Amino acid sequence: MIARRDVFQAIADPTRRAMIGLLANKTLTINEVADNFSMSQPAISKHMHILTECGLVVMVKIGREKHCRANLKGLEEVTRWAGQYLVFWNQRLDALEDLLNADND
Amino acid sequence: MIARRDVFQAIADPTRRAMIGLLANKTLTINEVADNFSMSQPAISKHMHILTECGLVVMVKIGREKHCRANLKGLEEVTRWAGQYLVFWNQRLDALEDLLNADND
DNA sequence: TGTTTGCATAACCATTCGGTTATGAATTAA
DNA sequence: TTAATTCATAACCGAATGGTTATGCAAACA
Repeated sequence: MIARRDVFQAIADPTRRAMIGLLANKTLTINEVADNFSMSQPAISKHMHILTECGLVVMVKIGREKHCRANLKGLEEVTRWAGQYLVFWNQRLDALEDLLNADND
Repeated sequence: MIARRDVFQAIADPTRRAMIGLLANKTLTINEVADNFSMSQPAISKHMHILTECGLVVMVKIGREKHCRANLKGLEEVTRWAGQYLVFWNQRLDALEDLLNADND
């Protein structure tokens, strides 16, 4: 599965983040997804297409319906990237706290 | 500190992610940041401005120099958002694995 | 004091983005 | 077989994005 789209760019849009939230624990058709947003069906289709391009959503065509489910393993890249800096950052905060505590002793 | 810019949108650009990597453990001036990229100084300034708008970078003016340091606490929002789904996702994978193991018994 | 340095701002440009309406193809229902 | 449903695609639009060059201002240096 080759991600033709940067996952960071895919989740930059709040509508697409909401779509991921919707599909996290259930499979919905395109129309069912669209019911949750106040925008046209083609706009929904475009957003969903972008989510499939980076692998966060997988679509299975059944008859004339397209069933969409999330494939959230791709979010690991995001947590890994942000997480490394966050760990580092909290260590620095811890070090500062230690320093302050040492001063109090 | 009010974030006037969505942090997800700020980190969508790979150049800005690289800038965060640069500034994670050291303070650099705008020019020192610019030395690490092959684009014009105004382009660098714009990117850095966007990073300050969402609070991921703080700048202190000293004389004619502008010293930039990262403030990575804002990445918590990212890890929290992606993390919730990832935990959920791994639980589903674990459940699947348990199911497969049960079949093998 | 004149000149260089560090950075921002303005003006511009091409491309992408996020939306729309109109339409068409395929599948299902009547 | 005709009509309705599901979705994609095309064409279009305004605004935002990511870059450029030119320029100006303030601070530091000679």
